Amino acid sequence: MTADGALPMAAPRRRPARPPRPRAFESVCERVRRDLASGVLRPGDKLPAERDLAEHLGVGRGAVREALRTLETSGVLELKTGVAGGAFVRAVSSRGLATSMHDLMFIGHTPLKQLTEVRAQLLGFAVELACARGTASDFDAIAANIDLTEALGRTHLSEDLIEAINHFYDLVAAAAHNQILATLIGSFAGVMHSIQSRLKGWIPADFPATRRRILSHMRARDPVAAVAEVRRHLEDMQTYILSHAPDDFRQDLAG
Amino acid sequence: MTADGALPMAAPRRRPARPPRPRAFESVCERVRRDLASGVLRPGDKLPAERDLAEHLGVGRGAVREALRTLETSGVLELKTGVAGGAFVRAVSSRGLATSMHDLMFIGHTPLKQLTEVRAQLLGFAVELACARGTASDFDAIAANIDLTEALGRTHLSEDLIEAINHFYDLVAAAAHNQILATLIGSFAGVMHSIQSRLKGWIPADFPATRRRILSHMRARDPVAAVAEVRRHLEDMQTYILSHAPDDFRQDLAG
DNA sequence: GGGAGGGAGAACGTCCGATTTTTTGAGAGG
DNA sequence: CCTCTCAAAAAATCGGACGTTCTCCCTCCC
Repeated sequence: MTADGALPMAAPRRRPARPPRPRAFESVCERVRRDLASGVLRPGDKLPAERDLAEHLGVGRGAVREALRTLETSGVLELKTGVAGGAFVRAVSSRGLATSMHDLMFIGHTPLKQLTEVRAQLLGFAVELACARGTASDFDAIAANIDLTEALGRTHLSEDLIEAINHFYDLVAAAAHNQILATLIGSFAGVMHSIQSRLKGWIPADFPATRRRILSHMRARDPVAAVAEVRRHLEDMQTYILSHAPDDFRQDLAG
Repeated sequence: MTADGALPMAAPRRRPARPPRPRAFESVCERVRRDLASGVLRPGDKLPAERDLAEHLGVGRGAVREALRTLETSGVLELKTGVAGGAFVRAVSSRGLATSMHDLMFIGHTPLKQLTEVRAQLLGFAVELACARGTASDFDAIAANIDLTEALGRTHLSEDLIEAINHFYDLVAAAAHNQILATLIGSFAGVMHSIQSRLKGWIPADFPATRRRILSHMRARDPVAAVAEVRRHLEDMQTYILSHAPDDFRQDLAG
């Protein structure tokens, strides 16, 4: 087809093409995604039961199950068991992005430095946008999160604390009012959680203070100062992580 | 949750905990991911056959199939059919990230403006890094891509042309020598491809010229000029897309 | 002796029926 | 009115059977 001029033949299988395999479960996935994109299905809606879906689409239950399972891991659906269970359409989330990011770091053995670089850039951009677009309630939510982090950090070292620490970035991203950016930043949380869980000591005491400075810069609509503070914050965190990681883990993070 | 103090009890089941459900297929997924992260499994390796894996792990074949399927859609594995087929470990790719990004745009109905904002930021950062780290061969590859784009664009309007156009960004990202950044930028390609495929007219003739300017700025190690040019490039592209999209599609892209 | 064609085998892809688990909700009982 | 128990709905899982799609090897013909 693209082989015009020159050689009349000699390139019979340039591209064996992909069409030879429209697998059953893929057609189911595509069908669901189409209905989702076109608005036939909306967040909160419940899909028919497995067996009904299988019969309606003319495929086996196994194919339907594989399709629903992949859509679940992609964060598109939520599968509940029990009498009121079924496949429900989820609101958009960073779930699929998060697992991919996790794989990229821990299966791809990407150095922490590269992650920090990108995080600093995206979070810097987020605070820049937040300086321009953030509302009072956005900033209040961030302030409340910092207070919570400080309170949790005073008493003990819990899972909730780690959650709160990482949720800070989600709130900053929300203040930027850009869903793509928020989802990307949200996808980093799982990676950071995994890293933090493997550290020997935690947590730097000056976290709340630094974050309050960032917040005040945002409230003052001072992007330059806010961005600089965020970048320094992330650099410090990277240094802290590398110095508190077990030897084998540090080696992995260093690349 | 914010209700501390006050009631000493009354919250016996604050969190029924999540452990009650380590689903079979999830344990299989986790097992594979662990072996991958620890280096027991490496790219190119072949996993045991479905049935062997099922017997070895003490689960049914359905569970194994669902696990392998989700790992395939995440881009971790590649499933081949035939006698020499099986589940093979893939090199890290942007596959999983790309589908998530696609869902985020078309299922989440995110405005194109938000995507452009983030793309401009990330690509701007990429050219900035490329100015500092790019090698001669990196830049030569970009130059070759621009030449290819121009050649393809002169003759006809093909799928190959769209591929080449989007591959430009992958090459720029590669020149930045940051895998996280490269994978993120790569994940945008599928979205852009879907958008471009639905446009009525294509393509702006000044593409190659603009890109050559970006390249020369990078070769001159001039980040400021390169970043400015890239941002303008993406802004122009967004304007072009919005003005050449069918009405219903434009409405979707505009949010 | 060498290359082309065909068949066997291995592995995934698909489907089906049965059984187990989980969860909810309603009804019996206190 | 509250609680505990039980039944039903639906997913989760399992195991087997059958089809499909490859690769490899062996044979046959040149």
